[in-house]
Amino acid sequence: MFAELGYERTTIRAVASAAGIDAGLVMHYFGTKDELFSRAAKLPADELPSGTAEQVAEALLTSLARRLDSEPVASLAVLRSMLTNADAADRYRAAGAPQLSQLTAAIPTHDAELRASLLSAIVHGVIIERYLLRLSRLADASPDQIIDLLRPCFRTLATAQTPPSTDQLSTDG
Amino acid sequence: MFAELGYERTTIRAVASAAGIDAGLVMHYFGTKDELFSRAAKLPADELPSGTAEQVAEALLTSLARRLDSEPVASLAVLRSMLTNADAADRYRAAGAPQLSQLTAAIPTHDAELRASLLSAIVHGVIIERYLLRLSRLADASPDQIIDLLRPCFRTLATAQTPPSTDQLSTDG
DNA sequence: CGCTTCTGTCAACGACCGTAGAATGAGCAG
DNA sequence: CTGCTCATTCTACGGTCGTTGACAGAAGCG
Repeated sequence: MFAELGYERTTIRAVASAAGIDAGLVMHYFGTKDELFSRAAKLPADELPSGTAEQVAEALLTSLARRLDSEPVASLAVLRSMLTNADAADRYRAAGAPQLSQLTAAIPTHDAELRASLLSAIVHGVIIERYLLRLSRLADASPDQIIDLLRPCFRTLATAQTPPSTDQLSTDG
Repeated sequence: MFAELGYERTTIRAVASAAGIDAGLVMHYFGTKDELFSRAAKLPADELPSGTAEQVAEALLTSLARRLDSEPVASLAVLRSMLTNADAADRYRAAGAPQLSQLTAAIPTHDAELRASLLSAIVHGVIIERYLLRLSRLADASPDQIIDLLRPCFRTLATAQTPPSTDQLSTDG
């Protein structure tokens, strides 16, 4: 229910009723709505193998593919709630931190941290639109199709390569 | 307040008190909390010029740069609320639709719609992390720095080019 | 059997919510 | 002055929320 409705709109009474029990019983076992959320909502800390930037980018893609195939409901609960619940936001930051530093370590540029943050933003943007907003194109596409399209992005972001030169665009400053 | 707290946690009473007036007065002028939100929250429908895929990608980057410089609070209200409020979600979809179809039209591949959706997901992922979650690296970076890093991504997604060949990664299945 | 512990229900409290409507008062036309 | 309109406040209703604590039965144990 946290994944479906977010923190505020999920009520203890509704949780209890969905479980066929009394609201008091939920309180008895979890003590607090925050604690209930805390136990229901977990973001997986996917470990990235250390290696070259290309390898880490590919690993991130693989991790994304798995999540695009079936993101755990507990993660969706955090994602759904992170914009309106401080605890969920902290959880999101905390779960992203290790992956972020692993990414940063693998990227060989001075702006590695920013590049890593962008990669993380892309991953979560895609997941949010697929699962939470259910934008049709992203919700229907196969994980493989998505990560194949994202692969060049991830490569260039992780390795600091520039894509093949195209016709020069003249843009004013 | 909608941008800061989201729909549910923003109360009419708090809005009124912040304005130094009575809650009844807010009701008198807006009728309903939904109507108040409806009038406060607008997503700008940035028009993209029609043109080649490269040009449209560059225009999307320019639009992103402007939003990274100062995203209007009314947009943040929608973004903050879209995961927990159906109206905000609709608003998000509606505002994205024209840009999405403009992007789709400019991309010369059969999977144009998916590519356009990914571009949109990236844009919103970055904005969310910068403004709503305030991830430090993304919040501190200059818009130019961010769009310079994203440019190759946008190019390859919009033009279907593959980035320069790198050492072959052996990945199974 | 009695006693404790666990599982579970029930009713209620206090807080806060969106909302409604009556009351107040100022400004202005005649 | 009277009367009307509008801005604004006040009070309150009905509802929902998280949470509490009293209570009832079932289960295990001496």
